[in-house]
Amino acid sequence: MLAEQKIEKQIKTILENTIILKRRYLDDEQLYREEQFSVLKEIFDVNVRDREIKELSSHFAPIFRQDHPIHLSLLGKTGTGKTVTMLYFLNLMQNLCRKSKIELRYMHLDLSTPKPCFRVLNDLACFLDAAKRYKRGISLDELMCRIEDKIRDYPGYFVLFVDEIDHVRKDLDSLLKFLVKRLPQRLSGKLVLIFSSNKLDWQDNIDPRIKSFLKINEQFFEPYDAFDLKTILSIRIKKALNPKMIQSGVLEKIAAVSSQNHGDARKAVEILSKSANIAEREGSIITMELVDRAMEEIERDNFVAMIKNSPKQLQATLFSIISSSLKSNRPLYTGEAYGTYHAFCAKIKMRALSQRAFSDLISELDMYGFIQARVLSHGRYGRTKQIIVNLPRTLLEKLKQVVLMEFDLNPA
DNA sequence: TGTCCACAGGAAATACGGGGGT
DNA sequence: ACCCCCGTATTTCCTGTGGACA
Repeated sequence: MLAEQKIEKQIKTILENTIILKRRYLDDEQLYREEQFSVLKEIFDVNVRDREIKELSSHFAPIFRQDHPIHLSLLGKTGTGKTVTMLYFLNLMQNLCRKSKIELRYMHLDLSTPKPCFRVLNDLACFLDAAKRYKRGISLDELMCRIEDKIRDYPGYFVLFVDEIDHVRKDLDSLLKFLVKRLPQRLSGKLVLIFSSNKLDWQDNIDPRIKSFLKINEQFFEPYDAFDLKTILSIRIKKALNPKMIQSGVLEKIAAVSSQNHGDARKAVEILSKSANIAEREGSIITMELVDRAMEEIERDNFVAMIKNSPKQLQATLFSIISSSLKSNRPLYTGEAYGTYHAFCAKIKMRALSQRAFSDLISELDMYGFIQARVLSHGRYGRTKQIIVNLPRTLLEKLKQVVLMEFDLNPA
């Protein structure tokens, strides 16, 4: 056989056995806006999130009567499609408005990482080209004025979509006061605010004076059920994968597990993506068993990535807790843990924090799910947090290793 | 019934760093 | 060069507390 033909044949078999055809379609962040919208269009075309879209439409209908829709609050857990649905909807709205010669602009403020009020305003100003990125050193008022100047003369509807509003770490009140009370008064156009949050009670801690001003509609996003997830996943499979390489039932399994655990579409796609990666690496097709492994691997990677990106003090805290809990095999208490932490700090020549601060670090680790900590009273033997480490031993060892590497130490 | 342990966790103070305005 | 402003991290100080024990 000629070399040319051989190569041709080899390439052909490789292509036939490839699992991932278009990797980009497994990760939203690698898609262009248009591609994202085209995926969304397919999803929404088959009646997923139908109810929500309908309600959004009726909420925004007043625009076509030159009326002013009131503000909107999107509620629902992460991965239930608040952001994508809203963006998709706003995009459609803009097209519709263009046809009807109505001026409409929208802007998406993404707070998926927590930010203080200052950052939020700064980001907004950047979007509007009203200011450059400051780290600090400029007053809040100055930022607000610049923002106002930029949009004061805009005649149409200005829709501001503040995503994950509860992530405003400090001074949510000032931000809302600006958005709700001050900004609308100084604009010639009409301002429509949209907030999204996964906390149902995000409005509870607002200053009542602002709250009374804030006329707001609520829109719930239920977690996806297995059926929805199945359609969402199958669209991704169609776009990205070679269907011959997927064992039957895999799709159903991912959908079922995801709907039970969280109803989070993003995570479901992530599981699919990870499974495909493992399968490709091992030259097998995607099987049920691979899905299980993918889920474990995702969880492990999450923990490792989380601790890698954490401050040194948190890493040291985790290390101390893991070490002493691996040794003793019984619950740990704050005092003891602080002791080992103190010793560890001495060893790596890092300044140890006060116990007060250490206690907060423990709570933080609990929030991230590394440990379980709860206050427990032992009567006259005091009240303290009980710390339980409840992760697989292999993962704990891995985490220890990671921390040591962060501190440039050999596992000795 | 009161005591008292070993902390929890809130509030305010302090330290620090870095950028803008002048 | 200087001062002021702001955000973050941490400390200091503090009051609160469930329940075993005497």
